[in-house]
Parts: sequence; structure tokens; C-alpha cells
Amino acid sequence: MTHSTAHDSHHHAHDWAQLLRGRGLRATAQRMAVLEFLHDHPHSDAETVFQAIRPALPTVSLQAVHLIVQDLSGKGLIRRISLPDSASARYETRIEDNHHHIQCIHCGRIEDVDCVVGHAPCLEPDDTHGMRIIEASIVFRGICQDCDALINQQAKEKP
Amino acid sequence: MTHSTAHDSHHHAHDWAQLLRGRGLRATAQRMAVLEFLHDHPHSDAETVFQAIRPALPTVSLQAVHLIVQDLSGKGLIRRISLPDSASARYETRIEDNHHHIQCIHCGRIEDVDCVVGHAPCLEPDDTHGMRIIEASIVFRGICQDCDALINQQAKEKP
DNA sequence: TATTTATATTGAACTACTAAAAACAACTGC
DNA sequence: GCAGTTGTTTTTAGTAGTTCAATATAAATA
Repeated sequence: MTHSTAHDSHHHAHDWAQLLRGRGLRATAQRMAVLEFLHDHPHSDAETVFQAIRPALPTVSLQAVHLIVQDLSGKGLIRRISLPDSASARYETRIEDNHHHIQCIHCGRIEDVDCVVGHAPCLEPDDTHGMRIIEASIVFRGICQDCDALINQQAKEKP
Repeated sequence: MTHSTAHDSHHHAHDWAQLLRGRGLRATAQRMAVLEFLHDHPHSDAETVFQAIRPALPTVSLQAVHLIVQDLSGKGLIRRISLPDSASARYETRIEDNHHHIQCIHCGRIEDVDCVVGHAPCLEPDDTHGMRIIEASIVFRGICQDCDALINQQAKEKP
């Protein structure tokens, strides 16, 4: 019988330490801080994570963050996302499902795309060239409403 | 009535010069060399293109290649591909159709994926978060037969 | 608690790409 | 065909993101 507070069940308190040890990784403060931040702020890049966790861990280095996200990706605890319109790699803790992403080519804003209409077919190319498919990475490139309005406005101003 | 030799029809000789001028770009030797090479070697990165065309154009610089692929992408003559398992951007001349790619996560080999079973749905996420979709970039990550065999063999050698 | 060993830190280096100014070459009109 | 204009390329530097190597540190184990 497990005790779980209302806060826990709502927040789904993650035992990052146990998760790390389960994959044969040591539960360090840096790794847990990275996991915690990525859980609350998906699609963050290494620099953003670094800046965010620095106040709590003043000695942390950007290189350490790079090393951590690499290790965690390798062990499947987080997922690395490389988007056409972002120079740096992004990371997220949501790895259980096969979800995809949509990014505004103007402002770079990124959102999750939970599923694709007709979903399954997207994971089955008709000719795999003899390859065993591990995952399908689908990135939708678009323009968000804000940027669209902004562009239309700019077009009016100087014709 | 057009004259076309057997060689032409087979090789589908491209008039890169005319294609460039049609988009308001000057037909320079560098640009034509880049187009020609990318046509024969799709999914090449800037460095590869640079090395390939250098023998014919000894004064060409890597920076020029970067600039050229950027210009050509901007004018829609080539397409830029960014793959999760490749650090550098790749380029291809095949832009008419909406085809996708499959890459081996082990050796990095890239192949075209002409179509997806059930095709159309992949271009329609169920929630666009208010964004206007411009394109869907689908990359299949997998392991090719050669690498799969290699990995299995290595696993046997040291258990 | 002491020891072992993984992990973090530090500092440097590397790769892909971009920027700015000068040299050059493609298109225009003569 | 030749000269002028302007778009391109070259050259030189620089930047961002990431990785590497050696040392220092801290987590797990006994």
C-alpha cells in the first residue's frame, strides 16, 4: 500500500534518483536537476538548462549539462530532438509515447503534436531499404498565429 | 521540336544555367558544380560538396559552398535536410515531391523514402496549436542490415 | 568510514556555419 | 566583342554548439 499525497498524485512526483539507479547511473544532484527542469520545461536546449539549474547548483558547468543530456539520452531517460529551425539540440523527458513536434519557422516556438490523424501509417514507410525502423521523427514546420499576424502587418506597412 | 540525344534522355541533362537564371540568380561555375554534384549525390553536406567540386574549381572555398547552398535553398532549387543523427545539414535537388528520409543511426547512411503508407495523414497533425503548416519533415531512424549484422556479430564476440 | 570508481569541473579544442570587406566575374547595354 | 554595373566569390575572422582530456570530487560499495 503506497501513501501518496494529493500534491504527489497531481504533480506525479518523480523519483529521479531511483530512475537513474535503475539504469545503472548514479543519482547526482546535477542529473536530478536536469531531469527535473526538463520535465517542467520540455524542448529546452543545453544552455537553457544550464542557466536554469545554476542558481541551485552554482558550480555546475555547461559542459556537465552537455555530458548529462548525452548520458541520459543514451540510457533512454530523455530524448534528444533536433529541429530544422533550431541550431541547438532540444531535450525532453516525455519518451514513452511516440509524439512529434511542430515548430514555427519564424519565432522558433515548439509545441508537442500528440498524434497524427490516422497515426500508425506514419511509422511505416513503404520501402525501408532493408533497415529496421527504430523511430519516426516527424517535425511539422509552420507559422504560428502571432507571427502570421506580424508578417501580414509588416507586409501592409511597406508595400 | 526539340533535339535530344540518347545520352541526354538517359542522363536527363539539366540546364542548370537556365534554371538559375529563371530564379534571378547568375549562372556561375560554382553554383552549377554544386547543383550537378548534389543531383548525382543527394544528401551531401557542405564539406562533401566542397571536396568534390574542388578538383574542377581549385579556387572554390568552403564558405562559398555554404553561401551557395543557402542561396539555392532560399530560391527553392535545392532542399536542406537536417537529420537527428547528422551534425551537419544535408542537401538534395529532389524537391518536387514530398518525400522523406530514413537514416541508419549506426553508420549514418541515408536513403529516400518515396511515400508513406496511407501518405496524406502524416501531413495533418490533429492539433496544429494554431499554426499554419508549411511542411512536414519526416525522418525515420533505423538500423541498416549491414550494421545490424555487425552489431550482432560484436555481441557474440564479447559476452 | 574508507575505498573504489563513476561523474563533474576546468580549460582547451573542434566543427559547422556566418559575417564583412575586398577581389572577381556574369549579365547588361553599347 | 567590349566596358560598366552589380551580383558572387574569395579571404579573413569570428561565433555558437558541442566535444575532449586531465584533474578534482562525490556517490555507491564494502
